[in-house]
Amino acid sequence: MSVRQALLTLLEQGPMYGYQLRVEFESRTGGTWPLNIGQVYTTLTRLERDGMVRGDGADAEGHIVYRITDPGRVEVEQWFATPVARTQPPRDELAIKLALAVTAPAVDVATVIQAQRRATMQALQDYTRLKREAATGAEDRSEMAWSLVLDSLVFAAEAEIRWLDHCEARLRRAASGTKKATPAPQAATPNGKAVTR
Amino acid sequence: MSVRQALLTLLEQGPMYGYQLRVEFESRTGGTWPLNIGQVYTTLTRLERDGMVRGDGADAEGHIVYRITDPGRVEVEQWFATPVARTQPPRDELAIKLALAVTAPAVDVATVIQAQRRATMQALQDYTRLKREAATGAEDRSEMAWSLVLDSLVFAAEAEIRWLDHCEARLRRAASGTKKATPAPQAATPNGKAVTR
DNA sequence: CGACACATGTAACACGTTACATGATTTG
DNA sequence: CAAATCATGTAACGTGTTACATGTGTCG
Repeated sequence: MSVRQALLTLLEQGPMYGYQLRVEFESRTGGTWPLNIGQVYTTLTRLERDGMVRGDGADAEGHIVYRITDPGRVEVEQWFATPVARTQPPRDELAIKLALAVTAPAVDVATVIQAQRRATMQALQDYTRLKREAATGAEDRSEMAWSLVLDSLVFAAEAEIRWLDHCEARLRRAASGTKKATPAPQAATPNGKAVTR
Repeated sequence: MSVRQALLTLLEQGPMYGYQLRVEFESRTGGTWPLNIGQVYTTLTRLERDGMVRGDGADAEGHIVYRITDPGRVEVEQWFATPVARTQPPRDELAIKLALAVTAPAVDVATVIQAQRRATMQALQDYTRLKREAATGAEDRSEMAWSLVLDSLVFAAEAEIRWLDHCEARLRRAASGTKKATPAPQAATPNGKAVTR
């Protein structure tokens, strides 16, 4: 649910046609999130249906140019005025994977963590290399945007590594604690949700 | 694409029926990502179609119990053996929003950043409160999972705040630099992708 | 008895990806 | 001329959400 607003925001800066919207979106995000061209057209169709844009007939070069409408401008304004809610964050595949791994007897959590850390550190290195290559100064606004996106990927990857380390430590502690103090403590189910199996 | 594997992983720990799967999933993730019951049934249908599970007829209580098959076990194994790829990370709404905000003349980026930081810090406080409340010791494996998920939310929120601060600083620097050296520099479009407007 | 949890589904819709079809223009 | 890029779409499918329909069991 962010492609819609992204296209609207681009259209607020001037009328554009579908293909152009994809190019602009990817230039601002450095191709981090490739935008499928098919989705651009279907989204434009929905936006037009909802009265957010108007697709005028062909322009001089024959392109179907879309313009934002007043309701569209309102939606953009509201999008920027509303912070991204963390009340229901998008499902995090890694967190789900580890959460299930610690409860699955057939899975060795330590191995999963190590493999993931290797992959994430590799990604981090790639980002760093990209930053070095793109460090021409970021004069352009579009380059500034792409640079900030890159930084966000770096921050997220670093947090992920920190979390993986943290998980490792907690699991080590829990393992040693279990062996010492609670060989088979018959854990209670305080909230009534029994571990049905 | 993680609900499918999550359900499979739960079924590897024993046969269950639809409703039960949702309860187990939510108990392990502490309700962080509520799992729609409708999706459970449709996913189970697809899993059965793909030969990953078999839905035996009703059990003693009349529940339609699903069992994992050998191909299903293989898929689980592969899921855990494969690190989550960061090559095409899920679209990050906040990063997209800020990337577009810095290129949109009609948007005040500083305001957007401040509003977001307030919201994220609020979420962080909520997480901390939840951690205190749930800090009974995490003896249960399911409580351990939920606790790790909570930590992952905390780490992500902290990274987000750090990134917001970082963006603010970079934008301040860019602004002061612009005012000094480039009052109206008629920015070039080096790659030929003109800022068509 | 009425509300609530348990339990299983279906339908409609939004969003997203992949693949296919089609044609114009540009460039080596 | 062949290949790549530009440009606009459609179809099929997977995934996810919301809402609706339907019935049982339990508990105050």
